[in-house]
Amino acid sequence: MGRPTLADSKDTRSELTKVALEMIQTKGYNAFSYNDLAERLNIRKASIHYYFPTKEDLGISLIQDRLKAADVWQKAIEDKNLDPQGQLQAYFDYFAGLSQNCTRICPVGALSSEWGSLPPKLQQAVNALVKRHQVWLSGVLEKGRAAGQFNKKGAVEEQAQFIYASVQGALQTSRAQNNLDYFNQVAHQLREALKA
Amino acid sequence: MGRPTLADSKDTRSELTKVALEMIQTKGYNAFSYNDLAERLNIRKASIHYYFPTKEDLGISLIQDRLKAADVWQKAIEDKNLDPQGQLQAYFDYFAGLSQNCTRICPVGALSSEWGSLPPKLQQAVNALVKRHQVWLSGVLEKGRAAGQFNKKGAVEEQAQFIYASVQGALQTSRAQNNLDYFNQVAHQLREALKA
DNA sequence: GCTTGACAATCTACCACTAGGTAGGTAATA
DNA sequence: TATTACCTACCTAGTGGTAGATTGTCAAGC
Repeated sequence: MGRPTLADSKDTRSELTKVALEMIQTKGYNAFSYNDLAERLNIRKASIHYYFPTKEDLGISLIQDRLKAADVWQKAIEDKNLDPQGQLQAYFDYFAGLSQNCTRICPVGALSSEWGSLPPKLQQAVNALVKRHQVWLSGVLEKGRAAGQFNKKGAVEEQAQFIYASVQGALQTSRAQNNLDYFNQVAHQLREALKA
Repeated sequence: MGRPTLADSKDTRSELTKVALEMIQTKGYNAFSYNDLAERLNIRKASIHYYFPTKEDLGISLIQDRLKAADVWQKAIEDKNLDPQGQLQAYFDYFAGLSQNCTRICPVGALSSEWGSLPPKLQQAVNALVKRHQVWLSGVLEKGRAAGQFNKKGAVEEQAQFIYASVQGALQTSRAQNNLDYFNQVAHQLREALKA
């Protein structure tokens, strides 16, 4: 049926990315198929291959989108002129929102857990996104020290790793424990750990 | 070919559990098949159904084994008469060893990440195992306070969650970053956080 | 203004392969 | 002789992926 009839959905490609992302967050990379996506968008699965020739392409494109989204988010945070503590809190809030009542986890955490089954290029993309997060966190910690908000000694890079790992684990475990408070409690512990 | 010929392998069932566990740790629950297991053990896949009628049964049995293993481990630690700090370190060491040079993660973390694709009974089993870990950690923290080793204030249960989440996240991220030190650095941060 | 043709986005129909799972047979052991 | 631990052979339902037709849209040429 030719061109998009223009009324259906604004953008099949971005709808696909959106639904695929959701499925990775809820079920994992290996637990959804092109058929699942097709049914959700009410299209035939061959159409998905038009946008993403292989599932690997889809996965990589999806992660690259997250990279761009991280850029946008970081710039938006910059514009809010929050102090470092506020920026860290914004980071926690972002992940708390992403959790959607313990139904979803971070897509990067999901993919990391299935590491051995991921194609190398997808692994690379995930690796890069993790690094980006940690670099940003390191920057926030650095500024927070200068401002006297984080007094914990030691390499900021290692503290950034600490934050990142804890956030990922907290999202996953809060879902497995079906405990809405779990994530916030871990975030609280992290704040405390960085102060003193 | 009838009975085990008694010379092949000691115990097909436990070999199956062992290999399945390894595959969950390296690739995830949805990324291995009965065929994969069959090839590794050099048997036909129908034979696997003799021991584990469904993949769900296999998963559950596997997690219950981990529960028993946790029991054994905890009792062994008890017998070593370590102080609470030493016990916590033993906990970290256990997971550091399990990582196998950044090739494996905790099977519980792997399953937690694929949560939405797991059958409910398997979810239950995972949930119970997570709880067991956290209860044990809470106990160690309690004793550590009495001994003046952990001076951080707050509910021990929340600190136990903190430790558990961080350990899980650290294992996953260390693999995704291919960084052998990652886990130990996070463990170090945790120790520090609990002291003061 | 109408025709034409290129292109974008979708479709139907298929492929080879793998998934988990079942039925029923067979051989060694206790 | 019953049971245990395997086997061969098969089933159905999917998997990711491909080939090639189809059709709405738009821009250029007449």
